[in-house]
This record gives sequence, C-alpha cells and structure tokens, in this order.
Amino acid sequence: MSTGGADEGRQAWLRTVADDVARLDRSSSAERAADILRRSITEGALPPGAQLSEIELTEVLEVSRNTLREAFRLLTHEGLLVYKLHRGVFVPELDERDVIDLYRLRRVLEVDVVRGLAERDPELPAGRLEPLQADVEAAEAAALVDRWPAVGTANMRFHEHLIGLADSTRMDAMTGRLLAELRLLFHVIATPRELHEPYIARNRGLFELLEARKYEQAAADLHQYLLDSEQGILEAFRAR
Amino acid sequence: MSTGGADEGRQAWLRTVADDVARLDRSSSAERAADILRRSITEGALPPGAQLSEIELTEVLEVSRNTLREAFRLLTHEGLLVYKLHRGVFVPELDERDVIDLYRLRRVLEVDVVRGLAERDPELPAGRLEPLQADVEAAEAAALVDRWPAVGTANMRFHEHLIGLADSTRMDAMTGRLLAELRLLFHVIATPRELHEPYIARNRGLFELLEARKYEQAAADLHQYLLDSEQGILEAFRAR
DNA sequence: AGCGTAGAGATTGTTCAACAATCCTGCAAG
DNA sequence: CTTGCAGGATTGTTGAACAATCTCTACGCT
Repeated sequence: MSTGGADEGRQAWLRTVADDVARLDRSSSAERAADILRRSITEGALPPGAQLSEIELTEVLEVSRNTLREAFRLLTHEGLLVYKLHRGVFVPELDERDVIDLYRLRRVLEVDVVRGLAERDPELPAGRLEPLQADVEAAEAAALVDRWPAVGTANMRFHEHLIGLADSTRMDAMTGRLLAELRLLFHVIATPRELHEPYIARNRGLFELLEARKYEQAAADLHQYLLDSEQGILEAFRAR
Repeated sequence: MSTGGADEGRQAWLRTVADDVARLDRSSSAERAADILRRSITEGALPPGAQLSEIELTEVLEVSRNTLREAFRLLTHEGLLVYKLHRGVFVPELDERDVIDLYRLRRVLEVDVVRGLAERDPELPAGRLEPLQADVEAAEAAALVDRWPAVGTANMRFHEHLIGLADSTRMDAMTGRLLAELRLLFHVIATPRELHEPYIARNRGLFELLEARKYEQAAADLHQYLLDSEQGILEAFRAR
C-alpha cells in the first residue's frame, strides 16, 4: 500500500472513506423506515392531517411496532410528524403562522450565512460554490421539461448548500428541519409552477453574486427574495 | 360555575389549566426517565464521554429497555446524548469548534430577537418582561449565597425567556437545544464563579435597556456580551 | 328530538423475554 | 508489530402480551 502523497491528500482520502462507511452503517431498521416515511411525506403521498396507523405500517414496512415507533420519534423531531397522546401520529397541518415563523428563521439564518462569507472569504477553498451551481442548473433543466416538483427540490437543495457554506453542523441540522417543514407546506398549494418558477432565475442571480464575491448585495437580495417567497406562499395559502 | 370575567381573562385561565393537564398527561415513563437522565447530565453527574449502559440504567430507573431507549432518543435530539451504532449512547464531548458554532448561532438568534422587538413593540403586552426580571433577581440572590451553578441556571433561563419574547415556537425549540449543549460545556470548566459572575450585572443592564425600549442599544450590548462570553469559555477551555 | 352516558371495540402505551447482529478483548500466529 | 480468530458482552430487533385511553354506537332519560 502506498504511503505516498502529501499528508493533506491522505487525510482527505481517509475522510472520504470514513464518510462512505458511515453512510452504509447508517442502517438501523428504524432509520430505514424513517427514510421511506420521510419521502412519502415530503413527496405528498401522505397529506397533511393524515393519521399513520401503527398496525398498517408495521405490515407495509415489515418492521416491528417498537422499531416503527422509533422511526416515528425520529420524524417527530424533524417536524414531519406530530404525536397526539393515545391517539396516534399525524402529518402536521401547518397554517399561516407557521409560514411566518419558518420564514423568519430562514431569513435570519440564510442572510447571516451570506453576510458571514465576507469575513472568511480568503479561507474559502475554490470549488466551494460548485454544489450551488449544480442546483441552479438542475432547476433550469427541470423547468425546461415542466417538472415543477423537481424544480422545487432543486431550489431547496440550493438553499441547503448555501447554508452549508457556513460549515456549521448545527445550522445544517436546523435548516434540514426547516426545509422539511417547508416541503410540507408546498403540498397544499395547487400551482407549483407559479410557486417555483420565479426563483430559478433568482437563484442563478444569487449564485453569480456569490461567485463575484459581492456578498453584501447577495445578502440584501436574499433578504428580499425570502420576503417575496413568504408572500407568495401566504397568498396561495389564503386562496386555497 | 361562573362564566364571568373578560374573554381575555378566561382564555388565560383555560390556557393555564391546559398546561397543567398537559404536564400531568406528559406521556410518562420514557419522559420521566429522560427527565432524570437530563438532570444527571446537566448537573454534571454524568461527565462528557461517559457511556450509558442500558442494563444498568434499566435497573436503576426501573423501566424496560425499550422505554429507556426511547428516553435516549429524546435526549439525543436535545443534543445531550449521542448514539454510536452498535456501541451505545454517550455523553457528548464538545470541543472548541462546538463552542464557536454554538455561540455563532446564539448571536444570530438572540440579537435578531431583540432587534425584532423594535418593530412589534406596540403589540407587546405589559408584563411580558416579568420573567426576565425574575431571572435577573434569582441570579443576584444566588450570587449572594455563593451558589454559582444556580447563578448559571438563572442566567440561562434569562436567555431562554429572552428568546421567548419572539413568540416563535421554532426559535424556542432551537434555543432549548443550544442551551442544553452549553450546559454540557460548563462542566469542563473549573471556575464557575469567574464564568457566571460578570453576566449577572450585564443581564440586569440588558433587562433595563429592554424595559426602557432601547432595543437597538440592547441588541448591540447583547452582541458584545455574547462575544465576551464565548471568549471566556474558549479561554477556560484552552486552560483546562 | 336532543342530550348525556355506558359499554364494546379499536388503538396506543409499556413491558418482557428471546434471538440476531455487532463490537471489544485477549491471545496466538506470522 | 501487525493480522486473524475465538469468546464474552452489549446493542439492535422482534413478537407477544397486557394496561390505559380513545372513538363510536346504542341506549335511556328529559
């Protein structure tokens, strides 16, 4: 086995392998069950307000009740399910106050991340923006073939990667939760095109501002962007 | 039964009762076990890095393994425990990067809350600051009798109530988690007095600024406050 | 008819005991 | 010094059982 290569290169290699191992290991029946349920919920198969019966799901997912309940707990703490004591678990029904709450946090966190980039610009390695670019292009490609839910997913991933630039595990965790709840909101909206289309171009604009290192303007744009997005969802909500 | 009283008063009364019921109903065994463990951890009986054996704890807490594992999950999502697959649960060992990460988030959230108070000042009902005042006084009283851990608890509660002013359930949840992790950090620090004492007066100062509705200055003070606090913890950390 | 109540049936909350899968330890071999 | 292999201990998962609670229906009362 070659011991060659700079220390830096070797560590990066090891880290990559460690990540892969962690991803494989991440089995655990409960988490696998949670993955399936998470997708069902975020993709709208389980509508808000729906109850998840334990007995039915143990049969479908082929896990025991105890394991299933552990999966429920996982999703509960992500905000994708709510427990009602002695009555079961339900897909939460979010209302306008939740929209406002979610967007308030999104604005605080995302704008701060972008603003913070200015200070640590020098230490940002090249290629750090590549995931953002990929998301922008994925959204544009999906729009060309009228796959609006896919556009929405790509747009969300854009924001996830944007937060990722901060290198803060806790921000990543919070954002994951916030965006999961946001996805919940999207399903009560009838017109996904009107909802997502305007933000394809805005994401590209944001990306180009970041690439040009105009962080302050990017932060200002993002702030307005999120205000507009919030308004759009609130209107769709009131018109439902 | 009297139906008298203003609507406002009646609602407050109902809410109080509802809270009590919820507290009694509080789904029991798993959460009771979690409560005990939470206290053991936040009070330092279980040091960072310690492993929690399932068998031992089922005997001590007198619950089944499944229930205990549910309690573990609860605490895991509060950040007070970490799971290592097939190896067990451990009290997390936080390092300097975690301190920086935690304080970055605290600054973002708390400063934003205070700044946001300016806009919604008119709709803030009177007496909203009372919990903060109580916390300040509790800290001062505890300091007089040299109970520094109690001072730390009161100071934390001050920040919890500060965030509470935003009326954001999600911010409350995040703050709960952040402060729980912070408490974890305190136990690797040998000198609780030096750690907490300076912030008794600063909390009072902050409270008085809020009372005087000088929100902008309060926000600026809080920002510096959190920077100083972060620095203090980092120094204690490096000197350990 | 309207209202409150009792009871049956279904669902969730919790426990227990057992087995499977994985990790850690110590030791022997190369 | 590293590698490979038992053996023992711990965690992961299951299924069944029972208790507690909720929902719904049917009944009786005013």
